[in-house]
Amino acid sequence: MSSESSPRSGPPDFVRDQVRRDVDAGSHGGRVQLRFPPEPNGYLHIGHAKSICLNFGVADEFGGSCTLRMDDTNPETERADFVAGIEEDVRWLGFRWDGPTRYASDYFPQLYAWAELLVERGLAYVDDQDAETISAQRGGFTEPGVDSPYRDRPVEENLDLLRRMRAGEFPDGARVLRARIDMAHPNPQLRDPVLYRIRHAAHHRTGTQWCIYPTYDWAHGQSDALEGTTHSVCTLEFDAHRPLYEWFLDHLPIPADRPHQYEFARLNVTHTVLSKRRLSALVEGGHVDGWDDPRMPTLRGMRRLGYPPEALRAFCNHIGVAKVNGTNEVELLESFVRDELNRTSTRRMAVLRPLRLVVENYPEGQVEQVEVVNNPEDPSAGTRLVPFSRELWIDRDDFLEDPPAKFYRLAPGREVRLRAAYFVRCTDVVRDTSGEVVEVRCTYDPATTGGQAPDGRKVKATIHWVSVPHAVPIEARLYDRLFTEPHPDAHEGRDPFDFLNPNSVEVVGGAWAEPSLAELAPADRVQFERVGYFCVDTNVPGVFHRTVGLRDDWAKIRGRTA
RNA sequence: UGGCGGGUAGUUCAAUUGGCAGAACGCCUGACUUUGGUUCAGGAAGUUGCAGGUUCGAUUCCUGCCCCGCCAGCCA
Repeated sequence: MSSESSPRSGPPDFVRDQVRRDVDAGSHGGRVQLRFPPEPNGYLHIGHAKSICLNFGVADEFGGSCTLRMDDTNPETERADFVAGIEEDVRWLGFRWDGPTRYASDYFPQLYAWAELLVERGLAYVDDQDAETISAQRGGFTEPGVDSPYRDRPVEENLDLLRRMRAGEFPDGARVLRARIDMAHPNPQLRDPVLYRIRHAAHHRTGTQWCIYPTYDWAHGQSDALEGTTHSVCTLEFDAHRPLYEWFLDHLPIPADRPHQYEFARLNVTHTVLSKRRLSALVEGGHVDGWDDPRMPTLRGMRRLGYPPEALRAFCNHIGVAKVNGTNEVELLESFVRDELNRTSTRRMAVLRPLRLVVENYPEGQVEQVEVVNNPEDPSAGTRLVPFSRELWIDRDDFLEDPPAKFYRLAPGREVRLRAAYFVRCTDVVRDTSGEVVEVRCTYDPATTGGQAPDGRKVKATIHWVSVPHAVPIEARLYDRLFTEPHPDAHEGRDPFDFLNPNSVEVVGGAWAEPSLAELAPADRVQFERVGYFCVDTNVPGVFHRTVGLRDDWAKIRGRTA
C-alpha cells in the first residue's frame, strides 16, 4: 500500500513515482521488492551508498523488501573478502537485507538449464570465432552487423558443443554461446550478445565446478526474476541493455509478474573519483594506504574518517534521484556530516600547534578542576572536570604579536577568555634566540571564575587550552581533498592522477589534549572545540583523524585580506 | 556518424491537470553566542539550452535547431 505518511526528507523522484503507480495499479499483487546487486570486486563507495539508500529506502517506504545480491559472474576479479566487506558496509550504513545474501552464482544451474532451453528453441548458438572477430562483425552505429558463419548451426550440434564447453573440453576463449536475436538491430546490444564465455578459473564460491560463466546480461534479469524482484533499479549506462533484459525474460518460462528495469544517474562527487577501476588504482598504485584510507570515498574510508552513517543517509536522501548525470559538491556532503556531528559529538579541548601560556599570578603547583559543558547542543551530555594550572598550552593561531584588523584573539595587552576558566590578559612574550615567540605571559582575573566577569565586561574571544602538566600527547591527521581539481576526470587528455593533491594528509605530531581524551575508545567521535570534528583511529591509539573542520569565518576574513 | 536518455540559480534537485520559477549547499549582510561553531533574520544569485508556434497565459503542449551523457567487452 502506498505510504503517503512515511517520513522522507528528500525530494520526490521518478523511481518512487513509478513504484507508487505500480502499487496503486495493483501490479505484482501490490508487492514491492528491490535489490542491491554489487559485484564483489572491490569495496563499496559513496556512489553505492546512493543506490543502497534508494533501493532499501523505497522498499521500506512501500512496505516491501530488498535483497542483497552479489553479482559474481566474473571469477577473475571477484573475491570472498570483498563479499564480507560489502556485507559489513551495508550493515554499517544501517540497512538489513531480506533473507540471506544472494549470489548470482546460486543461479548458475538454472541459468545453464535455461541456456539449453534457448538452444533447443533455436534462440542461441555456439560461435567458434574469437572475440576480435565477433567484435568486428558486430557492425557500427550506422552499419548493421554481419551474421556469424556459425549462426545457423543445427540445434543438436549447438547442444553438444554447449555441453562440451561446460564439460571443459575447450580452452578459454575458444567458443561462446550467443543469443540468436538480430545482427542488424539498431541497438548493438541486441546483435547476438554473448551469454557464456569459457574461463578455466576458480570462482570464490563455486570453485572449479564451472568453467563457463554467464555474462552480466544473461545473469542479471533472470536473477531478479528468480528472487522475485519487482523493480530492478540500476544506473543510466544500462539503459541500452533494457531491451535485452526484457528479451531474455520474454523468451524464458518466467511468470508474467516479472521485474522491470529502471535507470537513474549515478553519483559523482567533486575532488574525488568514484569508479572501482580508479579506486583500485589508487590502492594498488600506493597513492593511498588502502581501501580504508580516510581519504578514500569508500564507505570504509569514510567510516574511518569518522563520517556517521546517519549523515551519509541524510545526504543520499537529500540529493535526489534523476536521470541527468552530474556531480555533487563535497561541501554538501560535508555539511551533512557537520550537521550530524554538531548534534551528537561531545566537545573536548585539544591544542594542535602548542604555544606555552604562563599565568604569572596563578600560584605555582595549584590545580583547579574546571567544569566544562560536554555538548551545548545536548544538555543530557552533561559536564566534565578539566584540570587548570599555571602553565597552559594554547594554539599558536590564537596569539598574534602584531594582530591585523578583525583579529580578536590574544595579543599583547589584550584580554580573552580561557574557555570555562578565567579571563587572561597578555602581559609579555618570551623569545628564543632567533626572535620567535616561544612563550606568552599573562595574568588572570580571579574574579572571572568559570569565565564570567562579575562587572559585566566582555571579551571578544574565547580560546581553548590544555594544562601542561596534565596534557596527554596525541597525533592529529588533517585531511584535505584527495584531488586538487573539482573534476579530476573531466580534463581531456590528462590523467586524473595528475591532479592528486600532494598535501592530502598532514600529520600533526606533538599535539596536546585534555586528560579525558585518554578514555576514548577506537572510532569514538569528538569535537575539538574551535578546531573540528575528530575520530579516534581504529588501529593506532592516540591518533585522531580530522573528519571535517568547523566552519571557519576567520579563515575567510583572513583569506580576503591576505 | 545511427539509436537512446537528458538540459530549471555556482552545485544538486523541486514546481499538482498550462497559472506570480522554489529549496538545500555554497556566497554576502546583520543579530545572538563562554566554540569566529551552532542558531536566528535578511540578501545577491535565473532570458527555465536556443529560435519559432499554439494560448489570455508555456519550465510545462507543438516544430526545428544546439549542447551534454550513454551504447559498437567474451567487464559490470
